[in-house]
Amino acid sequence: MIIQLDLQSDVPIYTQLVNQIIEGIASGRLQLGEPLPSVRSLASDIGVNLHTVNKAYTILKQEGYIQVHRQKGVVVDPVAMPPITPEFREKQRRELRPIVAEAICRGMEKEELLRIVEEIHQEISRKE
Amino acid sequence: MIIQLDLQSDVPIYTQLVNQIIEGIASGRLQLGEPLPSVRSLASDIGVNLHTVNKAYTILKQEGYIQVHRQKGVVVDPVAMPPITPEFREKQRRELRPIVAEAICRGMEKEELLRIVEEIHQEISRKE
Amino acid sequence: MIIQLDLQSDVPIYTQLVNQIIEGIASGRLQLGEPLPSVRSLASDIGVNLHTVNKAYTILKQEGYIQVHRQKGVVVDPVAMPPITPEFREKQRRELRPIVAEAICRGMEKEELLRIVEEIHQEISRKE
Amino acid sequence: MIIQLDLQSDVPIYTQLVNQIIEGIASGRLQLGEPLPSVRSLASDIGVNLHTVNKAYTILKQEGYIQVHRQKGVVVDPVAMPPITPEFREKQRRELRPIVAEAICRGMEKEELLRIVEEIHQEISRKE
DNA sequence: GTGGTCTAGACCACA
DNA sequence: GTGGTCTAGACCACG
Repeated sequence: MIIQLDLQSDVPIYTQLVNQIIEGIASGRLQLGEPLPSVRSLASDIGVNLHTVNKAYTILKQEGYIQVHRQKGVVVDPVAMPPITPEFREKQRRELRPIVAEAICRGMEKEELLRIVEEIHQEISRKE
Repeated sequence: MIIQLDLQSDVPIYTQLVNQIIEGIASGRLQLGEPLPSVRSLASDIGVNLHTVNKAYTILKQEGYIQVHRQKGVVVDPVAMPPITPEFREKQRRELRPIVAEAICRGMEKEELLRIVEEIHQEISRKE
Repeated sequence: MIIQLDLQSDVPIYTQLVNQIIEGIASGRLQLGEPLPSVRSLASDIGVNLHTVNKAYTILKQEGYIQVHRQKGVVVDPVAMPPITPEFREKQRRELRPIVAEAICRGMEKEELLRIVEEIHQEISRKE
Repeated sequence: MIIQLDLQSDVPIYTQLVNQIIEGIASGRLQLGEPLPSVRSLASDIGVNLHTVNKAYTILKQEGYIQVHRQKGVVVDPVAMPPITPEFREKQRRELRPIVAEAICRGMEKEELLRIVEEIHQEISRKE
């Protein structure tokens, strides 16, 4: 799996990593149970520090996306993804809210906004 | 207009301020040309540092939402909101992407996601 | 509040820190809403690295014991402690189980074990 | 005797092994003097590394739970279990302390905690 | 001055 | 060789 980082971005590297791995799972490029590269190898591959990758993995583990298996190393959770909890819905709305507000301000029609969300959804889904 | 801050949030206060003012404009509670409180008074009203309010206003000015006059004070841009530029579209997609990916991972149907976006859109729009 | 670390212990320093702060809260020496020392000052006080303290605070934050307030710094959660969730009960049993088993093996009577737990409970509670 | 391992747990496998064997003795499923499987066979049975089983057995031997004979193989100590030493009491208190503290923090009544310990005690004891 | 992030380098426990 | 822990030192965002 290819990781694309923007080192200039104000989004922390570990967050970019988390997002890309989640997108990898969403797109099906990373299957349930599939092994992920070790902290060290991924770190050297993408040219960041070991601890940065470690932090990303730690977050993914806590949120229930991956497991750290004592024998197989790091793997995508083989059973299932984290469920849609009330906390998740809240977080999702909190994140979407300013995006929607900004779109409204700039005069973007609701239909266009929905179309964009749908487009992104398909972009991610069709990447197999 | 009422500002609701979450001081425990990992979202910086100035960003929360920016978001809430943008939502205020989106909802119509803040009209084009309408005056905003001065840096000093807003800061004391909501109990945050002068710098924090200043930073929020500066960002809003740079993005074209408000104007800062030496004499008239701070007002919502009287003419128009910033347009939908290619840069805006890019930023918007960049922000939406991880949200959509996470929704897919957790098994949220595309229709439900779209419905949520639509709900948020209406929540913001119908506010007075 | 006095922190006692055992640098020779196989228990990680950040875990010892977490435990001692939790005990501080349990004993009432740390009140709800009370401020904790900054990462840096605590680190230099007890002679460990800043990151070690940071990790302890991060865990306490995630578990709901403390809050990182953008203005007041780090404080004990002013509202309440984390509740007794099913996950907590499970974890608690998982931790108690080997301790109880070992006590049985060595011939400790159930009554004595219960008395020891009760003693520890009072030791912690009466420290005000 | 059935061994249940959790390979995702943060508890080392050898520790899980030690705990389960001790619980086996505590429950009476493993009698004094009863033979245990060889390192090799146990390792292949439960699918872990030889070193892991070896480490578990070594610890159990050091603590006085089992004996390792060149010819007879591994057996539960035929004479007696290790006694209640001051060191054991200290270790036990050290382990119980953070568990009790956490229970207090979360508002668990002392009676409930004692009841849980008692329950676990009976769960282990009544197993055959 | 605070916490957050990142890097570099080291040692250890684990399997 | 893996992840886990700890240290040291640095820069930045925030208020």
